[in-house]
Amino acid sequence: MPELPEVETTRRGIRPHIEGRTIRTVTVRERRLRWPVPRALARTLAGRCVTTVDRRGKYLLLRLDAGCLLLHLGMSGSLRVLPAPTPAAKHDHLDIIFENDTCLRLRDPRRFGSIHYTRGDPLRHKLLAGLGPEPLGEGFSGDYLHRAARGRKQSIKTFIMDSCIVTGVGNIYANEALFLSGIHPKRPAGRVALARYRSLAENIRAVLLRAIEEGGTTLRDFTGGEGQPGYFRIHLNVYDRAEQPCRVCAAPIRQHRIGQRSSFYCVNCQH
DNA sequence: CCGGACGCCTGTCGGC
DNA sequence: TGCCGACAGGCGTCCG
Repeated sequence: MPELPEVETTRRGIRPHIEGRTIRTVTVRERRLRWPVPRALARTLAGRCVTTVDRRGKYLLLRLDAGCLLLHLGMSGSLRVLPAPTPAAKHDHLDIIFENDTCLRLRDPRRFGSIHYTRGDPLRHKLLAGLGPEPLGEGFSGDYLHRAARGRKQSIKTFIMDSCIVTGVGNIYANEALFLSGIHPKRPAGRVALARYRSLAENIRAVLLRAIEEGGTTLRDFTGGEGQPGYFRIHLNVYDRAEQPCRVCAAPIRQHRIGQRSSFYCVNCQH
C-alpha cells in the first residue's frame, strides 16, 4: 500500500506524539508478519526513549536512545497514535505504549509489513544498505537515472519501481510520473534519452511532493498517523482510471499488466 | 548479471 | 444469496 508519500505522511503524523517519549510496554499480538517479529522485542524496547523518527524509502526509522526500530508497512499496513486504553481490533498486531499513555498501534491485515530492531547504524541494516538514492534528496537526477539505465532492457516502469535504483516509488506514483513525462511504461529503460530522464526525475519529485502535501493517496483504507485519509487521489491522472478520458487529450486510459503490476497510461500522450 | 515469475496474506468486488 | 476467481499501495527469492 504505502509508497513514499504515505510513509512520509505517517512519519509526520506520529512524530510529534512519540519523539522524546519513553516506552513503557510493548504488546505483540501477532508475530507472523513478512518476517517473524523478534521474540525479544518487548523486552528490548521497554524503557527505551524515542529520539527521532526518520524515513528511508518506505521504511520508518524510530531511533532510540539505544538502537533503532525499523518498520515497513507492506501493502496494507498503517500506524496510528491513540490514547492507551483503546480496545484492539482484528489485525492490530502491535502496540507500543509510552509512559504518558500514548499508544502507537500497527495494523496490517495482509501482514506484508515487518518490524526489525537493530543495535547498530540502521542505514547499514541488510534491508536498507542496498537501497538507491532518495528521490527527494541529493544524488537523484535524470543524469543518474540515465546512467543507471544504460543497456537495460527491462521496462522503464519496472526500472523506476526498483528500490535499488530509486527508493520509495511504487505503482501509483510510477504510473503518474511516466504520464507527466509522456513516456510509455513499457519502453525499455535503456532506450530513454537523457532529456526525457531529466523530465522524469523532475516529475517523480513533483508528484511525490504534491502527494505529501495532500497527505498521501487513500484508495481504500490508508490513514496517516492521526487517522486522517489522504487527498491525492483527486489529482491522479492515470492510476485506477482505466477507460476514463485522459485529462489532456480525452482518449480512454488503457490498463494492462507490466511485471505482474497493473499499469495505466494514455496511448496518445505516452510514447 | 539480468529480468521475469512466484509466493506471502486478507479483504473486496464483479460475474454467474 | 452464495460461491469463485481476479485483483489490491511491496518485495525477497528463485530460476532460466
